[in-house]
Amino acid sequence: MKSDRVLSTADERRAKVVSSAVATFAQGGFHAVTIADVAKHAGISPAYVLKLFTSKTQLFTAALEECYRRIMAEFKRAGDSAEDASPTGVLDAMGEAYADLIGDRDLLMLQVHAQSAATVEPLIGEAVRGGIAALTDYLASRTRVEGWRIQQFLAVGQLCHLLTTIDAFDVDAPWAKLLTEGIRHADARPSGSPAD
Amino acid sequence: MKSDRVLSTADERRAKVVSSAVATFAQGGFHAVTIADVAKHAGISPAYVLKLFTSKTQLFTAALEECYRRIMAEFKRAGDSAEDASPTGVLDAMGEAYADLIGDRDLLMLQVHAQSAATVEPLIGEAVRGGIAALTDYLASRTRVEGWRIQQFLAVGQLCHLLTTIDAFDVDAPWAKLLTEGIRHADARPSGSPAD
DNA sequence: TGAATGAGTGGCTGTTCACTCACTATTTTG
DNA sequence: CAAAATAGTGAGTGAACAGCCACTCATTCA
Repeated sequence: MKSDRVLSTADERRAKVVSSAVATFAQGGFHAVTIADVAKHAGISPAYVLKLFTSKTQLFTAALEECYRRIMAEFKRAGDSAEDASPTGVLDAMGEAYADLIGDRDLLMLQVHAQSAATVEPLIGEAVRGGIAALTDYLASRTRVEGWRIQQFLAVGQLCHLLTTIDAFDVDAPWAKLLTEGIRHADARPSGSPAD
Repeated sequence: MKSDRVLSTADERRAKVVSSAVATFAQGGFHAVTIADVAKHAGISPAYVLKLFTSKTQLFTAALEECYRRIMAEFKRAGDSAEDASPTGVLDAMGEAYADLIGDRDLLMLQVHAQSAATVEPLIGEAVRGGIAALTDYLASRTRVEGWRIQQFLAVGQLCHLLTTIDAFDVDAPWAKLLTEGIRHADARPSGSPAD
C-alpha cells in the first residue's frame, strides 16, 4: 500500500481539478471565473492547473465534457432500470433522471454558461455540439420514440434551465406558476410525488 | 429645423448607444465585450458611454430591456394581424413572428448571454425575470390558450436558442436533422413556406 | 545511493479593462 | 453677448488576470 505518498499522480490531479472546474465554472461561467478560483477549490496552485490543462479554454472544455459524461451515464442507468420498458416509458424515466441529476444546479448552470461562451471560444462550441449530438443520438437509438418527442424532451430541458437561472421555481406569481406547472424539479417536488 | 446641430442630445445618444449595446453584447456576452467595443460601435468615446449609463451592468441591462421591448412589440403586431383569430391561431402567428424576429441572431444571443450573466450580476437576473414575466403574462392574456401551450411555446424558443448557438441548422447529421425538424428558423426556410 | 523524472509552487510580466477626472467645445437661455 | 448648462473627450489609475519560468521537493529506478 502506498498511502504514505504525499504527491498525487498527474491523472489523479487532473480528475480532481476537472471536478473542481465543474463546480467552480458553474458559479460564474467561463469569463467570470478565474483559474485561481478553480485552483483554490482543488487545493493546488494556479500554475499547476495550467500545467495540467495548458489553457483556460481546455480546462473549461474538459469540465463540460465531464458534465455530458455524467448526464449520459445517468440516462443509461435510468433507461436500464425503467419499470415501463416501452419507448415512452424509457424516455419518461430518463426525464425523471435528468430532473434528479440537475438538482444540484452545477450540471445545469455549466451548460448555460457553455452556451454563452460557445461563439467566442470555438473549442467550447464544438464541445457543446458534440455533447448534444451524443445525447440526442443516444436518446433516439435507445428509446426509439418518434423524433418530435426527443425535440420536446430537449426543449423542456432548456426551459428548465431558464426557469432555474431566474429562480422561477421560487417565485410566487401567476407567470411563474404557469411556466413551472408540471415541470419536474428536484428541489420543487419531494421525490416520489406524482409527475404530471 | 436644427439640422446644423453638431452635438446630439443625451437622449438621442442613449438610444443610439443602447442599440449598439444590443448588437455588440450579442457577439460576445457581458464579460467578453468591453465598454470600448460598444463605444466604438456607437462612434463615441468610452468615457461618455459610462457617463450616460454609470456602469457596464446598467448598460447591459438597458440593452436587454430593449431586446424584450422589441420582442413584445413584435408579438403585439403579430397578434393584431393574425388571420386566424382563434387562441391557437394567434399563438401560432406569434411563433412565426418570433422566428422572423430572431433571424438576425442579436436578440437571440443577447438572451443567451443574459441568462449566463444572471447569477453573477443580479441586476441582469432581475431584468431577465422581468422580461420573461412580461412576455408570459402578455401571451397568456392575449391568446387565452391553455397554460401548457405557453410552456411549450417558450420551451421550443429555448431549444431554438440552443440550436442556433451550436449552428445545428447548418449541420448535416441525423441528430441535427432530428432536432431542427419542423422548427421554424428564418434562415432555414424561405418565408412563406408552410409551417409544420 | 545517486541520477533522472515527475509533482508542485512563487513570483513575475505584459496586458486589458472598468471607471474617474479635469478639461474643451457646443448649445441654450436670460 | 455673457453666463449657465449640456455634450463630449483624453489621459490616466489601480486592480485583475492568463500564461510563463526558474526553481524546490518527492519519487522511482538502475
